[in-house]
Amino acid sequence: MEIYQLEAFIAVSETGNLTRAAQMMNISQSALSSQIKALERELGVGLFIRQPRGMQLSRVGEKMISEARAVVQASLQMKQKAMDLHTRISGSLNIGINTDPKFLQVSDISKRMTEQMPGVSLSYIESRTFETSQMLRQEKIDVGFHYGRIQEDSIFSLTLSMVDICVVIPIGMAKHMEHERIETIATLPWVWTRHGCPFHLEFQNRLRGKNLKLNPVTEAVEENIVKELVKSGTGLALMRKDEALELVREGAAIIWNGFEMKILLGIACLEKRQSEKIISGFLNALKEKYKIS
Amino acid sequence: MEIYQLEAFIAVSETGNLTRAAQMMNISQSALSSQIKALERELGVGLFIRQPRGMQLSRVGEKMISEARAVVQASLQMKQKAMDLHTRISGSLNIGINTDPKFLQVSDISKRMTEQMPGVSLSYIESRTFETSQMLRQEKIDVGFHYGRIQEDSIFSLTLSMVDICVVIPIGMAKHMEHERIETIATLPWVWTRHGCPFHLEFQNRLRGKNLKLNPVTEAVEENIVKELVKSGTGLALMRKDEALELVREGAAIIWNGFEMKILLGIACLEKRQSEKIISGFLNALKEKYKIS
DNA sequence: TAGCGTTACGTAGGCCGTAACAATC
DNA sequence: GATTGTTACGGCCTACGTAACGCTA
Repeated sequence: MEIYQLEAFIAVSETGNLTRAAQMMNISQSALSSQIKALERELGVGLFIRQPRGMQLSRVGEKMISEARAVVQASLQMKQKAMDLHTRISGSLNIGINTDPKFLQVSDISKRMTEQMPGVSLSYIESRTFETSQMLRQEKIDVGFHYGRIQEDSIFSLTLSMVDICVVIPIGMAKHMEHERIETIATLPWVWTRHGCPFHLEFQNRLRGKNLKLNPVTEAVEENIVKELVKSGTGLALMRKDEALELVREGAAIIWNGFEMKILLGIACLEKRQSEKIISGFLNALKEKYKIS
Repeated sequence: MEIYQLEAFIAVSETGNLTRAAQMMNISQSALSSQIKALERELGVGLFIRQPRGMQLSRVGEKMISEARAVVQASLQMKQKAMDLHTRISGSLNIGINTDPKFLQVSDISKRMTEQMPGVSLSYIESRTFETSQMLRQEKIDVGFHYGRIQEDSIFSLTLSMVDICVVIPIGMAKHMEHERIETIATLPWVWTRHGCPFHLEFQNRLRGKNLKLNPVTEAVEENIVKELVKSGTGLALMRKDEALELVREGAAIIWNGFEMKILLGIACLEKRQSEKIISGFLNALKEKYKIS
């Protein structure tokens, strides 16, 4: 028993005529006849009385038609629900943020979204770049900020801007280091991260070109911790330039002149889910903010 | 979107595991995977999050699962209803009667049925033998008494007994007629029926063998009318022997000795519907009454 | 490596449409 | 003869199972 058979059942019961019902459903009379016959056979009851005039509901058929309608009705509701989940603009959106909320200007994003899609409630969830694609797939987040490119086919990503990255040297190690060659810099103690932070991946790529290896001393995952460790003179570190300049202003560190890097800031979502109204609305809001076509 | 896909959706959501769900449903993992994929594609939403552990409902899936359950639930109810209409012993039964209710002992039948199937309400509807099969097909009656054999494939019939039929001669025409030859009898005025009454069909068959034709004078459909017409001396008639004997007792007619005929009394229903509980129960009650194996 | 879901591919069942058929009015 | 539903038959789609694959822990 399948839904298409029940739809056939209903259509024939309404027209009382196999030919016209078949036209309505854009199939042949023959096919429709088979569908009805198969349904009757499976249920073990005669649904129609075949008369020269056409098909008339049997008494059993009259009792079954409401049940059939209930099934088809429920299936239509299910389809409708699926449509709603696509197109509705009320609901929630989990946003993965990979860095300082202040830097991402989260409050500005919230403001734009509450203007454009008032029904949507936003949640911000911490998501390191290397976790982003996994969290998207697991639907722990619906969209996620990230550094660098994401190569996976199943994930769509929009480039928002380029971020300057630089090397900071704690003030205690800074004497004459500002213009030092990289070979020396590499041997100094570094504050590092274990896992695929894009800053470090990219930096390592550049070092590998010169056959150099860093000397990591301390590991830290969170940016604020890195910042504190630099302040305390533990070691050199990679850092967004705006953060580095803060440290410079505080007199806690200097920026090494021998290195410059730009890394892209992007927003990602599942390829499949690009078309969902809430997600596409969010992406559009970011496009406006970052002035992307 | 079909019911088997929704059943797959539910099964996978419950096990959280495609392999086990496939085993439960006795299909291959591959087939089940395709079913889910097709459903997701048609609805345009991702129902599951594919994890190394297995299949976990997505947030959209969680919202859809109740709708899917509603559809499957409704379909099960429909199947159940079909079963009920087969097996239930409460409901109504329309019984076609082709002759005198007293002769059929309708009251005795009613008694047996109310004992054996208390929930069934019986309706008796007049149905001439020649109308019986049409009325069965149109479900105006569910079972019908009839004379003679019914040759149609779609109709099942049970022989109940053999009924004696004879020719009655009104007392006014009866002088020396009791032992008259058929050639003379045929020329007398007859009370006749226009349409296929099995008595007359069978009688005509016999006459045809002798190349004789009757002389019909008056037409009547209803047996009681025939009886009255015989009483009033209008003409000869075919009649059940028990009725004829009544007329003889009243001194209103005599029975012609030159003819004897037995015709079967049967009960018919649609071949398809033999297995329905109410109908088979009714047939069994009649089998007991008429002592048929 | 073990367990999971996905993909590839050949097969087979069944659903479809055309057309001939049967039945009724 | 017109209109109805049924049956026969051939084509094609698609759902299926087997098996190889990719992924993650």
